[in-house]
Amino acid sequence: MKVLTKNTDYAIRALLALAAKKGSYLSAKSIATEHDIPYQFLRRLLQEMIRHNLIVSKEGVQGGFMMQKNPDEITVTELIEIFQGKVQVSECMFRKQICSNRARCVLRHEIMRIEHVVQSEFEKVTIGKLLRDLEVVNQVSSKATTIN
Amino acid sequence: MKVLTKNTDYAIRALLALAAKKGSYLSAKSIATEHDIPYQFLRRLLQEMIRHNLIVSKEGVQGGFMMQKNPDEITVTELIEIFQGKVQVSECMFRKQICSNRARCVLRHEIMRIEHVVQSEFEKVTIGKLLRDLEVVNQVSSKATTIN
DNA sequence: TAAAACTGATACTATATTAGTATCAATTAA
DNA sequence: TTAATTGATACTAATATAGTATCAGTTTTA
Repeated sequence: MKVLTKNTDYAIRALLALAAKKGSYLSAKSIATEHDIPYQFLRRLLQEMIRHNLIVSKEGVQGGFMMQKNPDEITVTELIEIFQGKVQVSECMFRKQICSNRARCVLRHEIMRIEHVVQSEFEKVTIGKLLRDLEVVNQVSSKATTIN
Repeated sequence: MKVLTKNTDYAIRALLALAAKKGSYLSAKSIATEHDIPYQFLRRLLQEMIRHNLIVSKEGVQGGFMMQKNPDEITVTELIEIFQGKVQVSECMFRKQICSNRARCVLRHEIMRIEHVVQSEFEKVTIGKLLRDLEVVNQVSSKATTIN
């Protein structure tokens, strides 16, 4: 069971790249080569993110993509929903058995409870947070390199 | 994004049926018809559950399947792992970027933290618990029927 | 002892999702 | 005017999920 597909994975990486260069345009090509993401695949993901107002683009030479939405307000939940559809544990498992005559079903509630836990956990992780974590790691590793 | 696939969904239903009739054999056919599960599909799932020592079988006339493991010790996590593979958020996303020179990677840790939360939530849900919930619902709905 | 009701094992097909590629038109900076 | 870029969209490939079919072996029971 894989929770994040390549779409989401690549999208997160691309957003981290854009968030790091906030305010300037980065071309799809440069992101693709730097982060090992298949170029045409990435372009589609970027288009999708424009539609969701996460980023903006500029056509032509020196064009590219730029961060639009505040990275701290872009959650992994949102990205999962864009690229993998809304998190759902299962279409009401047990429907026939229990829910047929009763509107509500405790089992379904049990499952939905988990669904919400999962969602809220992913909501805590934003592009902004990931970016800061990333910067910390880079500092640590560059220090370590100096010592070696 | 669907967290439970049909495999797991059907397996849970079949286990609930078997747990409810603890100590006696139920045929694949009867489970399939009663719970609307494709017969041959179900048989494969049952075989798999035998391999994992959740249930046992008896061949021939009056044969079938019987609960083996304590329903309170069968977690949804276990079933997901059997039928959908181990829960993993992503194969180390960002590997190339960060983990290449450092053994550890905070981002990976962030992701793994969520992975563990998800797992532990599903671990709270056992076949035994679901069965008890189910019985409560049945009581409530039969009372309601009487009143009507 | 033979038939019927079962499971064991396994191969097969169909469908959906995920992953990746290709192409051409339009835009823009130099 | 050309080269570097995005916009849009159609296409293929690979993998995972879902479901079907078949035949051999076992056991109860008439």
